[in-house]
Order: sequence, then C-alpha cells, then structure tokens
Amino acid sequence: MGRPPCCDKIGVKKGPWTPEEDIILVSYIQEHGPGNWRAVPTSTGLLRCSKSCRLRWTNYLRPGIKRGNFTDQEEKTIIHLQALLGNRWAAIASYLPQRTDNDIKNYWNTHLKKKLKKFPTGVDDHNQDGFSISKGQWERRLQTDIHMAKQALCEALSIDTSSSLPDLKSSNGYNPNTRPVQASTYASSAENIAKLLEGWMRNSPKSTRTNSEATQNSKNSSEGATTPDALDSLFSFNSSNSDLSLSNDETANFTPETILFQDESKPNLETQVPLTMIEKWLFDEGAATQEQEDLIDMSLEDTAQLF
DNA sequence: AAGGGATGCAACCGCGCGTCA
DNA sequence: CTGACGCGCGGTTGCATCCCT
Repeated sequence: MGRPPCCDKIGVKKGPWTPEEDIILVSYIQEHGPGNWRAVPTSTGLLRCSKSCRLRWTNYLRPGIKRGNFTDQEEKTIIHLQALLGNRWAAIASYLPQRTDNDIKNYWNTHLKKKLKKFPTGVDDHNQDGFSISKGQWERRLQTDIHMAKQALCEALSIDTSSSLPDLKSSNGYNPNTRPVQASTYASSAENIAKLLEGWMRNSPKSTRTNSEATQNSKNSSEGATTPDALDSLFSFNSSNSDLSLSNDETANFTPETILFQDESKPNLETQVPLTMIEKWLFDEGAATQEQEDLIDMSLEDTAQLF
C-alpha cells in the first residue's frame, strides 16, 4: 500500500535514548500500562515515534529483562528452538522470557551463528539440518497441527468461552500466519514497578547517568565503574525465574494481576500455555513425558558438544 | 601508542497482519 | 469490500568499543 514511514515527521528524534526520555516513558507506562503506543508521544511530549517508544520499552525498559551473558542453558534453548522454529525470534523469546527477541536475534547473529559454523556436523543457519525433524516432516506436522487446531478451536467455541482450553486464536502455534504467544513471565506487577520507579526517582533524582550508560554497563560489565545500580535495581526483576521459566508449575502461578505490564495486545496469560500444542507435539516425539528442560536438552546432544 | 579491522548491540526500517470505520 | 491505522516482527544499519598488528 505504500504506507509512509511512521517516523518521517520532522521533529521526530532518532538515535540513542536519553535518561530523561526513559524516565518519561517509564512514568507514562507505569501510569497507563503498555500499549496504545500511538498515544505515547503525544501524551508524553516525547519527540519519538510510537514505534521507537515501543521498541525502547520492550527491548530495554521493560521490567524483568535479563542482560549480560547468555548461559549455556539459554544457548542450548536458543539453538534448539531456532532449529525448530527458524528465525522466529519472538517465538523463541517467548521461551526465554527474560530475554528480548532483539537480544536473542543479536546473540544468534553474533555468537551462535559463528559457533555453529565451526561445527559443520551441527545445525546450519537454516535450521533443521542436524536435527531429527526434516523439513518435510515439519511441514506435514504443521498441516496436521493446523487441522488439530481448527478442531480444538471449534470445540472451544462450541463449549464455553471460559473453557480451560487455550485460546487458540491468540495463542497460536497452529497457524503460521499467527504470531506466537509472547510469554509473560517477564511481567512485573504494577506495584513492583511503581515501587521501583519511586525508589529510582527518590534515590537518584540528579543522576545524569544515562540508561545508555547502563546499556554500556551491560555490555561492559567488567568495567563496572559506572554501573548505575539505581537503574539496575529499578529494572531488576524480583523473580527467581530460571532460564527456562516456563515450566508448568510457574506457568500455573500466573495470575492476571501479575501481568499489568504485559503488552495489552498480547494474549491473556490465562490463555498462555507452556508450550504451544505444535511445539509440545514436536518435543513430545522424543520424550513424551519428560520435563520441559529435559525436552529442551533432548536432541541437543550433538549441539551440546559444541559447548 | 596508534590505527584499522572486527565485534556487539541499540535502534531503525520495511513489511505483514489484524482491526475498524 | 476497502483503505487507513496501529502494532509486532525480522532484517539491517550505525556506532561505540574491543582487539590485533
């Protein structure tokens, strides 16, 4: 359709965010919650486009984001999921709720791609190779799964909207055109954020340290001297989530009140399932009753050797 | 010590999808 | 039905920093 770029307005600022802008954005989201990004620049006076605000929030300001080095377990998970899902970073990120899709994408492109290149027996950049599921199998399964999803959807609709069945329409994994569920374990409570923000404002009102510096700190954690602890504490996530924080138990603990900062456009947690059916199906093939972590490790024996 | 290439990451861009009037 | 709009995603870029010679 040739839609004009959203950021082509004169006066729209680009480039790194300043701490002041971050504060404004966080304050606004703390008050209104994420979503309705279009309204953010006008409501806050930020000279940023809505997209930029959303990106800044989801990739950096959002509570619960874990920064720094990826653990071996995270690496394995990413490799495995990349093999299963391809470059669907958002879907992959949904299994690593403390990591952003951007982070994972960057990590893949900068670290894992290279690592895997060194091991021709392993997974290549275009997935599947080296894993037990061939492309043909994948496609057949996808088709079958779409069929299953349709059936399930029909059942769900014919029974009750409050059915315990996942909201298939939104929780996806069935329709390739549908976006994957964004796991929401990163979400913190409104209270939590409010408290953190309050503490931040109180403790470092004159701070001229930028979040960009914080960013750099995450990048150069060993340099440490300028680590803005206040920021760290502000955005730290008071959760003991493991790297694979989507275990069934934890998922079961999700409650609506814990997800105020969940993107409003994303599916309700009540519809969140630990694994989408198709993924579960794929995982289940090799180890039907294993714990999820075991499932993640499953089929990774080859790639595990890389580390 | 300097400079030039390599690396890593935040941010931008363009496209596709869903919704709504 | 159609087009405008908002949002989210994946790919790409730009720049700061690191590392090697």
